[in-house]
Amino acid sequence: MSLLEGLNSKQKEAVLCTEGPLLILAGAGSGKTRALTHRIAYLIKEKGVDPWRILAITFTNKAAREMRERVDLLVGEGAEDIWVSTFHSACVRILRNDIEKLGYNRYFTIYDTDDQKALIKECLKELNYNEKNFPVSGVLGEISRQKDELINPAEYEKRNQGDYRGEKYAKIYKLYQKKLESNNALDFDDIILKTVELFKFHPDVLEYYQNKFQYILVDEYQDTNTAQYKLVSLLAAAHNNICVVGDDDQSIYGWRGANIRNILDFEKDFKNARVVKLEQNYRSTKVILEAANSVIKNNYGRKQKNLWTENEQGDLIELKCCMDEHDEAEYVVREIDKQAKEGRAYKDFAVLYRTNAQSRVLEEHLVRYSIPYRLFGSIRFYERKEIKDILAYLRVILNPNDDLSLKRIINVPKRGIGATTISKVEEFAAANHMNLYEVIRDRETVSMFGRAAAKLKEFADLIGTLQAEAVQSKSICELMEELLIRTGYLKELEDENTEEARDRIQNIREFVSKAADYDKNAEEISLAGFLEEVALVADIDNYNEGDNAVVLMTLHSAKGLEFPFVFITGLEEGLFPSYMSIQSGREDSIEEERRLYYVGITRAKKKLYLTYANARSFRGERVYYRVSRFIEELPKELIKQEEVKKSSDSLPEMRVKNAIWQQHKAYEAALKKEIPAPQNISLDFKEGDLVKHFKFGIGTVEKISHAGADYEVTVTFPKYGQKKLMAGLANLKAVH
DNA sequence: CAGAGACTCGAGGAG
DNA sequence: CGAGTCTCTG
Repeated sequence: MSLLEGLNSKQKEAVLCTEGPLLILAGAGSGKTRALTHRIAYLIKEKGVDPWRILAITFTNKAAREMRERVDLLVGEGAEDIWVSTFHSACVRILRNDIEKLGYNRYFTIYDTDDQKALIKECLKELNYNEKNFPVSGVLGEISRQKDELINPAEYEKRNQGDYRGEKYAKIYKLYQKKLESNNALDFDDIILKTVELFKFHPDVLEYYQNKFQYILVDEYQDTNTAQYKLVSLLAAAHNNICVVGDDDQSIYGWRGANIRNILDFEKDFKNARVVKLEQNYRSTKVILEAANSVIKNNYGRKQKNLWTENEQGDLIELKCCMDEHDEAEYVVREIDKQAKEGRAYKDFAVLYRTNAQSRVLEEHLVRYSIPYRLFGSIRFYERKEIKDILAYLRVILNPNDDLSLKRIINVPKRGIGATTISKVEEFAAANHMNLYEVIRDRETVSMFGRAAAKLKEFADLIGTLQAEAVQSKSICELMEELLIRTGYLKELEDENTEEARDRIQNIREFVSKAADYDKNAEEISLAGFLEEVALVADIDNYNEGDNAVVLMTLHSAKGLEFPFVFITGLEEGLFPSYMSIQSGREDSIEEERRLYYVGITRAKKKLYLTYANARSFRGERVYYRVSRFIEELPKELIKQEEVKKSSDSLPEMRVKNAIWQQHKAYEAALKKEIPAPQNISLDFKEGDLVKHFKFGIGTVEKISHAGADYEVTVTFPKYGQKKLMAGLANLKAVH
């Protein structure tokens, strides 16, 4: 029984218990991947299960790749037939086969967040709703939440009847969905939602997959949302062999619909479920683990779990108070530099933060010290303008119904098709229930656009040519080279000859080489396959443990990873926990922040560093913060504070007090409204009085209002009319 | 129609 | 501070 060798008794239990529902509660660093891979190997090798009858769902493509590799090592050949993928890739694979049953065609486009926002803007414009009252990101969030909960536009409308705002939201949601359909496009949420719909309305399809997948495994179960839960339960209903792995203490995606109840209620949802707890930690030192345990016990409603380890005690946690973000970055980088000089590898260090915006200063300092680093998560490669442009061409080639992408490139590079022309074409298309490409492709309809007709026709021909090219070319790489030439995209950039343009060309080159990689590795080369891969790849999927570089990423991205040395930076009230979670006033949203903290702490194997700054730049100005409550939740005896320097020593107490962003805003507003102007400006006149100005002469004071540290005085002068003057500058004298 | 410059407003986390 | 939008001019 070599497969059970080296596993602890709980892990063995998780491997052997193959039939029926099983919940593996796996604490951080408890060897769950090991248990999972051995379980799969056991199914194949010992139980004779066909690999293609196993579905394993992971959180990232990277995890999927690793799982497949490790199973391959255990069973020899055969792992390639297991479906190991993320929820999204699995669903896209299913939809490619049967989405026609739902009225889409199989060449559908997958829209990213930017595309979604653009589409919502169109909806708002069409419905004549103000972006002020309906902020795009808010609308997007609302729609996304509905989709995560499997609520379609009709249902949403029903639920919001009589609610003024709700009814408007319903209208937007409805139109948004209609547009997606007419563009033959799915957003991320649709990928899951449409698969569930497919299963619901076409039981034959469901039955096929139910029969196929005899064993189902879901990793990171605490982060599944309602739609994903539904999907899994539908698939598992036939064989009931469902094994989920998760840790309720690491549930950090509530904001994108993850439903922590899924894991808490597993035993209720699946009758006769067994539960195995993996509580021995193999990753961290006792100090780190104790810190993690003390932090997380401040949360309520958890599944009881107690992580322990046989590892060494380890170093104390290093806590450092910094002046500002530069000081903080300097400390972090200097510490890394010091250790690197002692022979420690760069890749042993991870610097984690709450928000992506924090990465820039860290980068600056790493560059200054010539320390190699890998930054994850800021702007995704595929979100760059030039890449999205090329992508838009590829999307239109494959799916000419994609009006959104077509509009993006119809005049890129410039070919004299302006906004007016485009809206005319759009109008015509809408009136005749046509897609834009249909309108411009048809000789008869296109000729109605006067002078612009020739240019539109030329563009339609270009797309036509590229489509033919796509059919002929053997590789995506080849198609892309052709596209770059024929569209003139490359030439335009070359002619520009600026630093920025060269940068863009560089990015495009990288994109082409990614296509070449795809050509080389794909089982079957297809444009659809390439676009799908691009749409579903996560930044973190490109993380390569081999690169000797310091890792910079958000706490969210760090989930599932481990590093010998971990820095958690920006431990300030309002930053971590975020001010959004504080001001929401809901305890569960602070608890989610705490879980995120827990995730961060448990990434560390050997040593943990915590830092916070008294001040930080925000929107170009200095904002003052108070130390995070999360620091106080750590037992004092685990901490070693560097240079015990009272945080408030160097700063007036009053400034430190106004810590969180929200308060800062209120403070700003108060400055403007109530706080009297500084003593050095005092006015000896009031509204209605006469004043004298050195140039405008004598006038009547209409209004006096506060403007920051000064007064704004509105005065009407007989000769010059009404003027708004700053009292501090205008030197107004009262006339008695 | 295109480009430059002024202007406003707003920041969380991710596939 | 910086992205995105608006407005003006050639």
